[in-house]
Amino acid sequence: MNERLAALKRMGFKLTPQRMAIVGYLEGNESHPAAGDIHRALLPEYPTLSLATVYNTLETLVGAGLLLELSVARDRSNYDPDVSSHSHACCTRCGRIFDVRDSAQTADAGIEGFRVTDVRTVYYGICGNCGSGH
Amino acid sequence: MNERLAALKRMGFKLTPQRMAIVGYLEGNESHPAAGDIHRALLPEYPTLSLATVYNTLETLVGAGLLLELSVARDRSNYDPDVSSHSHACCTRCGRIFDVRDSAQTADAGIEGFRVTDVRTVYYGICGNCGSGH
DNA sequence: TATTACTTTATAATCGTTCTAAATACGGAA
DNA sequence: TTCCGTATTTAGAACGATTATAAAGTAATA
Ligand SMILES: [Mn+2]
Ligand SMILES: [Mn+2]
Ligand SMILES: [Zn+2]
Ligand SMILES: [Zn+2]
Repeated sequence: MNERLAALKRMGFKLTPQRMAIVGYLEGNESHPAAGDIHRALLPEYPTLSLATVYNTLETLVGAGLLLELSVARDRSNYDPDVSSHSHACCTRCGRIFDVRDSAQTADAGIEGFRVTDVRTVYYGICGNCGSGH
Repeated sequence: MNERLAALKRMGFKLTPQRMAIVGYLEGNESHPAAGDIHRALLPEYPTLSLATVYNTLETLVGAGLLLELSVARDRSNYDPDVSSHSHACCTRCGRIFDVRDSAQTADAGIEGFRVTDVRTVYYGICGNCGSGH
């Protein structure tokens, strides 16, 4: 069984078809989809899948530490099944989000009276597809 | 005259009372306010100030390079009149955003086929106010 | 198979942001 | 100083993402 599903089951969550579909869609997905992307992708096979269920499942997964929520785009959250430490590059023209495996700065930057739990770095710029003709 | 206002004038923008008020409010402001914060703060003195005008002015200032738009919070943009290179720490409990003067990583991380124009790092965690009793 | 708490669903509500079109007023020209 | 053209402001509607609601459905246990 899928690792993430097993973890959900272990935590007492029910394994519904909707959750299995969403987790299956996320498995190995490197596109950093938004909630709407996931819903749109699964709708053909699950015509009654509610957008609320997508949001609920994503919230459950994030809460369980099985999924990362990214604040890279100004207007929506993107989700990342790769919970290992890495950064992202976001193309300001097409909006695509790419993985960047840099020397993860786990250093807490020594901020006075602030307990760092997470460091997020985003590189904004123009991706190969968008910058070719310029 | 205010440096930012002078720059706006130089670029051919009209110096309206609304723009002067908004620029004045931002001057030296280290709280990283959102559009709604700015509108709320100025409304008592400018009762007819439209939220649309706040958004329009912020867009103008960002476009002119006189203001930074931050994607730190999940659900809103925050604005920073300090356009010098620095990072931010965001308290996940109270939402406050603090400046972090770290060794600015202008390194473009050498991402294959990606032209980096901006690097943004955010430290998420618990601030002094929120973490005292724990 | 019966039970029940958890889950899903459709829908409405909320919230930040953007759009629209009419009214206003800045700032250069006369 | 007044006039004018156009940039700007305004109120309100529209929009898109997300969250809340309450009724209906179902996974998991005994
Ligand atoms: Mn990633
Ligand atoms: Mn700052
Ligand atoms: Zn691109
Ligand atoms: Zn705090």
